[in-house]
Amino acid sequence: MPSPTTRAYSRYALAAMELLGKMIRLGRLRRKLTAQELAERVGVSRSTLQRIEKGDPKVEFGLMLEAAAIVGIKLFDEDEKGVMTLSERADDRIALLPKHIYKAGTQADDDF
Amino acid sequence: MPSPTTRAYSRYALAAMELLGKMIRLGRLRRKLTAQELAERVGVSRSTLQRIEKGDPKVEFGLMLEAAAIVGIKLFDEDEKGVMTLSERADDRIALLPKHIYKAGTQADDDF
DNA sequence: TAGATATGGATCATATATAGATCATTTCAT
DNA sequence: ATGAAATGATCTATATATGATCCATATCTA
Repeated sequence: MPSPTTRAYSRYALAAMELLGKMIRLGRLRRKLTAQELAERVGVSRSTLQRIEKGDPKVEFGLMLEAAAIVGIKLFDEDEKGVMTLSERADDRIALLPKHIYKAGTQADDDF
Repeated sequence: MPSPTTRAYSRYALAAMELLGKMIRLGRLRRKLTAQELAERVGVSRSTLQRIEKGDPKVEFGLMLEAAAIVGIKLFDEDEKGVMTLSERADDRIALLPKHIYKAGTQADDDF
């Protein structure tokens, strides 16, 4: 659809986004950083940082994580090495599964 | 700068983004969902889902979380209620800190 | 082994996020 | 108290993500 995309986000996703925004703001205040200062470190404008701290679903994924990282928030509760280890493990698990999903004869796509 | 924004992401942020992408793909395969199918559920095109599973920093934050939620990945290891509780706690903590950060006389912005 | 299906990658038009600016309000230091 | 500084909110132009499409390759089923 080339029409004005109105997105629907689940409540869970919205809550999680809002939480991460708040955590970023909290981290900024604890580090005594001005909105302007953090924005500069992240490499965005102050207005974008405002959206980040609000948990706006439409901000770049990378900007959220970058801002979070700068104020010391670690997704997955892991440091860089830990994240890379998890990444490798994910690769291993993916390798064990079929590369393609076939729905030829199947009509229902169960969640089980 | 109105010039073509070349962004710089920290290695940690990049690793975390890639990991989340892989987790989403893993979740999709486990649930035996076609890329097309998951894309439809998320409400995006297949090409965008490809970016999501690659952990492309430039995809919408909301799309990453929505896709993750659909395949059963819970950020913060919390359900919706847990996330909202954490959100309230974040509010409380923010309320305890000064609302503005002042850098009047200060020249250095320490991280301690 | 075939044939069908899923996936990877690339391109282009278009809807949209972002930067930048402005103004009002709040909050802190002195 | 008063002023200076930070923040909240809103608007516009522009850079850019997304949807759609196409083609090539990989991979599963029968």
